[in-house]
Amino acid sequence: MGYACAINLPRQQAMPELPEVETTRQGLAPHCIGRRVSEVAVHNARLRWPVPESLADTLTGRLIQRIDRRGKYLLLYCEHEANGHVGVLMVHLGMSGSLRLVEPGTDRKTHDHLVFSLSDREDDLDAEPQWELRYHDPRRFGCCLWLELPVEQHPLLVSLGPEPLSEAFDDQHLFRLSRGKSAPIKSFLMDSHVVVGVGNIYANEALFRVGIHPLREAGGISQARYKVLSAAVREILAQAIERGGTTLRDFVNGKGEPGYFQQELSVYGRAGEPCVRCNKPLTEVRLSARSTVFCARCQR
DNA sequence: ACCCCTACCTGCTAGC
DNA sequence: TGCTAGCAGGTAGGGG
Repeated sequence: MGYACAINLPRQQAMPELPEVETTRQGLAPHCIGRRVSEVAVHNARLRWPVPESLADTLTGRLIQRIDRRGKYLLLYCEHEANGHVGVLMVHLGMSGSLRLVEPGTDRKTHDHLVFSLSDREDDLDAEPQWELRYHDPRRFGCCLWLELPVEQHPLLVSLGPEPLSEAFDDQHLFRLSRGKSAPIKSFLMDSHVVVGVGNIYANEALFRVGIHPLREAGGISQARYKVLSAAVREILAQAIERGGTTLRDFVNGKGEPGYFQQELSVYGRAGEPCVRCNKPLTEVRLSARSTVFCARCQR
């Protein structure tokens, strides 16, 4: 049997990978859609980019229409009730961010930087909120911005690669984009212009699963190997979403474990420990200052 | 054009 | 016990 490797990870903030962001989207949607933002409190605007000073004015009174995800960006479509104008609240959770729904009046924790009070759409603006949506982010690597439609034209979104769970992400895409590239396959896989949402954990795991050495040149990998690799990325992410969704279903006041804690990690966080396949101690190298763990025997 | 490095930031841990 | 240095990493943007 495999290892339950979550216990080997250092005790630190859970990194929001794509499965966590998708789980957040799915958890928030049923409680937020159709509600009105009755109040916005910005306690600390100094995120990766400053929270716009006008955010509270812009957002207050709007109805949340729907919540989308693009890569690790959450997109909350918000309609102005009076004039029908639709804009988008774009949230990134960075390294340590989270969005939680809590009951109004709940003590605000350290690093709860933004508080959105949500009320029923029938209520007037002075009515008691039903929920508070709180943005929490100790390291403040995340962001919270206001976008005008169409959001695809926004500089942060315009050059993103395909979604890893979409049909556009396949062997042909990876093979074509990689030709002539000398960058290591792991760097290539983590490049958001190539595919969005593949962070360090899943890049390590996917490469181990398909037996590709993380330092191998992306441009020298065959289309056949890219077929296996794209399938592995898709499967691992889908499984993490499924498992994360199970524990995070109750998102209100929720404190679930992120998807990768529910998943057996074969290499990430296991440097020096035996390979789950061949028992050889796993190797760790730095690649662009990122921990890169692999089996020097199984991955070629 | 491509690739690599840096900056941003705080919490945790190891080592003194 | 208390301090500090080192490490963790998503992402955009700059330098080579």
